[in-house]
Amino acid sequence: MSNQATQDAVCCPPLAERRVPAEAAAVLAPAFKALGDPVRLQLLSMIASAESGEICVCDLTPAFDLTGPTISHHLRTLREAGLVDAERRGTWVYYRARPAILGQLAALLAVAPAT
Amino acid sequence: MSNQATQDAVCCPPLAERRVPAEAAAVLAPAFKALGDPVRLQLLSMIASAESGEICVCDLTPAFDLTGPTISHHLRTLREAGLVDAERRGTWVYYRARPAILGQLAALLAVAPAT
DNA sequence: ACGCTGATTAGATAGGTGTCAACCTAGAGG
DNA sequence: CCTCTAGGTTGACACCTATCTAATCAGCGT
Repeated sequence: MSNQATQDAVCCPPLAERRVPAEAAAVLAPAFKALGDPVRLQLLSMIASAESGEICVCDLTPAFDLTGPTISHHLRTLREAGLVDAERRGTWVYYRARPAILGQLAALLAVAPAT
Repeated sequence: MSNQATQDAVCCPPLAERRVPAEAAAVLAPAFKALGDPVRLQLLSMIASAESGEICVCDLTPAFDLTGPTISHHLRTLREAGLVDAERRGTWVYYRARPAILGQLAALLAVAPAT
């Protein structure tokens, strides 16, 4: 819930370069946790790869054999992990990715530093 | 348990470039899930950043306020996710990271494709 | 104001997860 | 063979989570 704020502060020392301190781990783990579900991984991918940079929930829901509320729940998890943003426009709600955080996570996992 | 095998097959189309198919998501999500715990994130970091490329469990356990079995359980999770390898040498057990998988996950999250 | 459609929230439930204490296994060394 | 130490396994417990149905909220058109 308050992750979204805190996360931006932590930054990108590759995990294999020096030990991730407990505080950073506590902040970063929830983001990975949010990615740790196949449905959410696909949702995030659909959102992040949307041509216009955003995608309507109404385009996400029918892509799964799950009920609306369940998709909504997963989207909320992604939101609370700070991975996506939602905006209501009229009847529909649009989601867009937060590339900064994705980049941070990628940097954390990077095996060969960008030297 | 059989992840370790399957994972090597899947590869690295950045999540934001094209939609991650359900099958790939099902294979990759468990790896992220394994990273979704602060203790495991730190464990992996300690293992991956070990100078000699490997580290003894006896050096990992005292770094946390957790019992041996709990650390053992987390290490097993990391092992089953294919993120680390364990080898017993005499009395001690050494863990080392599997950089290939880390790289794969990093590539998946990469926001700007390596074009 | 009413009803329709899209999306979220609430409540319920089955199954998963983190942790510990207790126990077991594998080597090393007498 | 016995014992000591390092790790792992088991079983139990509290908590969290993925999913559903039912109810609720938010706009749009009549």
